[in-house]
Amino acid sequence: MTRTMTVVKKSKLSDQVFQKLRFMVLDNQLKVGNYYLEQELAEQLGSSRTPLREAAIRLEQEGLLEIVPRRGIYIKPILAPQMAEIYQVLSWLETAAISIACSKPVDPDKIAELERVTNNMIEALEHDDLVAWAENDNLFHQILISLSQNNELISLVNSYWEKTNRARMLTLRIRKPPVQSSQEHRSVIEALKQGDVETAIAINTQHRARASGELTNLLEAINP
Amino acid sequence: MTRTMTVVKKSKLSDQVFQKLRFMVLDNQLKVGNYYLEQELAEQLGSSRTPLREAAIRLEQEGLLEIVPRRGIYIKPILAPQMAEIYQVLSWLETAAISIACSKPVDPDKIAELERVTNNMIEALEHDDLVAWAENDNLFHQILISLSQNNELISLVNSYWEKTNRARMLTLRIRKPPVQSSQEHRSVIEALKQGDVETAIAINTQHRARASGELTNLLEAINP
DNA sequence: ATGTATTTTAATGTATACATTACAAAATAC
DNA sequence: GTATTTTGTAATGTATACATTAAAATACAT
Repeated sequence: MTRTMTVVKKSKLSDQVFQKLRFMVLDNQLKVGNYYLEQELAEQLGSSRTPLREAAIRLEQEGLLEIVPRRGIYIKPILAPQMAEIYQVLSWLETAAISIACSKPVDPDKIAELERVTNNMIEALEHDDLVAWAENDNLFHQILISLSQNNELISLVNSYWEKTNRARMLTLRIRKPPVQSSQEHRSVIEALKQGDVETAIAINTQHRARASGELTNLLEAINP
Repeated sequence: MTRTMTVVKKSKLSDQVFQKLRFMVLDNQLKVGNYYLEQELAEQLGSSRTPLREAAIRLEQEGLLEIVPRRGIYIKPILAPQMAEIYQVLSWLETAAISIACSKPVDPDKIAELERVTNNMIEALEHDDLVAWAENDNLFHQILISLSQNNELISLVNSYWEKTNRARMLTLRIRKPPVQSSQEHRSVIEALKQGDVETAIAINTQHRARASGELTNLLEAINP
């Protein structure tokens, strides 16, 4: 007989440390441009240096920080020019996904989902719920990419989206919610329905370019 | 006075282990689908488990292997469908790079470089020097991408190129050298010169699609 | 003989101890 | 007082010891 019991989470400590440390960087608890000692971070996160080190190595590969030989763990700044490049790459990847999506008949269920989250965005804006707005914006682009049915592309886009997320979190309070976004999403959906690749791509590219411009301006204002 | 002395490389052991281990995977010394114990690998590479572990974590993120809790380090196979996806992404990224490159006047020096390495490829083929051929093929695409002047894109393409490299190394002996490649490169150069974006993209896409097709067929033949 | 419970074992995950070394401060020479 | 050498120290990099645990092996009962 199988005993039913509470399944206690037993993820590796190094994984927990990884997620916590990651959040601390994204949440700007660890200040950009600063150095932090392994020992201190380890204690702060309730682990020894080993799991902390393993987490830091992963985050270094993600580009969030740098392990500098005798100075500590360096929190890398998000420079405006780099963020612009990242947005450009993101925009191209989405363009590719849209092209693929339009080359075959688009799944009506997916279209419905896109419409649903767009409505959610509008509603969220009306209630001044920025977090809900951001979540649905995120969802919209995830669904859009999933249309490509290329898993490699999907995870790649996700990783780039995360990179921009950091900048968005930094500037969430500063920037005014882009009311245009929902309308742009509507247009993309419309173009998808009619298989109008060119238009869908054009709108999305424009959408990204505007978002990129706004963010990089804010970043330049924040950084020296 | 500064004494001049032989500068001995003092890279971290974990870095050396990383590179060695990486090469062992790419070179198929560690067989795909097999599990290897940390202890054994560490001894084999002349280090303790700690540096080996750090190296393995990095390679896990690169997607070459997987650290499986109580079984060992698993060398991930390259599955044909995944490789097809990777090639598709690579192709799109190059398409993006070419678009950008063509949107501004192309640096004549770069064009000259492209022509040089293409000639090198032809010459290498005449001497049956597959390694030199592969090196120059690599160079061609590197230069092509560098035209985009987007560093994020450049490093991204490089990482994808490396992923395909693994499959190429596996199949280098089997496949016949694609004599068409040089001609395709020539056509891309010609299109670039005339700022003919559409043609340049079309040829490159076709080029990649063919390479992808050949490789995935071979991979399917090798794997179960 | 088969299925269940218990013990053993072997491998990872984590903590810690030790070695190494870049940087800085102090000391000495001029 | 400045420059150079020496020494000290603090932090990482590496090795190792220990804890944990999933799976295999064994024992046992039915």
